[in-house]
Amino acid sequence: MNSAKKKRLEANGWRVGSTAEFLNLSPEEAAYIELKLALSKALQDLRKSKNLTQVDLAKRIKSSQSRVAKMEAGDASVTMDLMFRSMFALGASRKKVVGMLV
Amino acid sequence: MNSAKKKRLEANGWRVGSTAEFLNLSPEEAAYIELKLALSKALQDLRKSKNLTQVDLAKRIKSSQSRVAKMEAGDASVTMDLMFRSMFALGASRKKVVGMLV
DNA sequence: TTGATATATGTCAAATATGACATATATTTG
DNA sequence: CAAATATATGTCATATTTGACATATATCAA
Repeated sequence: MNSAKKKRLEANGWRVGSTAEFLNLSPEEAAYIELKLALSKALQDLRKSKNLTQVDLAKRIKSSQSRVAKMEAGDASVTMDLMFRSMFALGASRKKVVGMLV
Repeated sequence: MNSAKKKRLEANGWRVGSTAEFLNLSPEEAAYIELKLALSKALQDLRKSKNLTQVDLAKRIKSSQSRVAKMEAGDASVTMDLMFRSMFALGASRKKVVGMLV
């Protein structure tokens, strides 16, 4: 894992043991975090492809702009459930959503 | 949606409006719930393919047998995060996991 | 630049998920 | 069959996630 990715994860509030242990992410922890980051990227791409603002999306899912921003930033405080719901709210099919995670 | 699926969802504690509205699931609600159910099934298949008990899996993820049972039952009280983490803890790759959801 | 619009970041009370536990019910094994 | 093992179901105190809000920082057009 390069230092840019490390910084990105730390900045997003991920706490996977101490910073000292950071480079020793177990494979399963790493796979989970990376899938979540892929999901956040997919959500942002999808929203932009629909030419919607974060406020627009927030309204559709009855949430707030700040939470949408956190989803797209891959913040540790948001669940994948909310991200998947958001993508479906943007009209994506399951095939489309899953396809964006491969 | 057939009556068997309706019963299955209700039994799992899903509350998507009243029972009366049940057949009027919005497409995005339906897509989310069905993806989650697919995930619960995938997790169970994966665990069984490794010949592990729910207790075995619970230990690996530092959870409890009852929570594993709920995950596999597609209970509304468990997050997809925990399910994905579980699958990775079972040694599945991202490609494998995502592939089971197509 | 300035103003308008979009996104990011931090905080909090309320809502929801969590592991743990007890215990019920299947399922398997002898 | 009975005992052993596995899974299901319900509850609870604690932990985490939530929408909402304030406010900071971009981004862009006039």
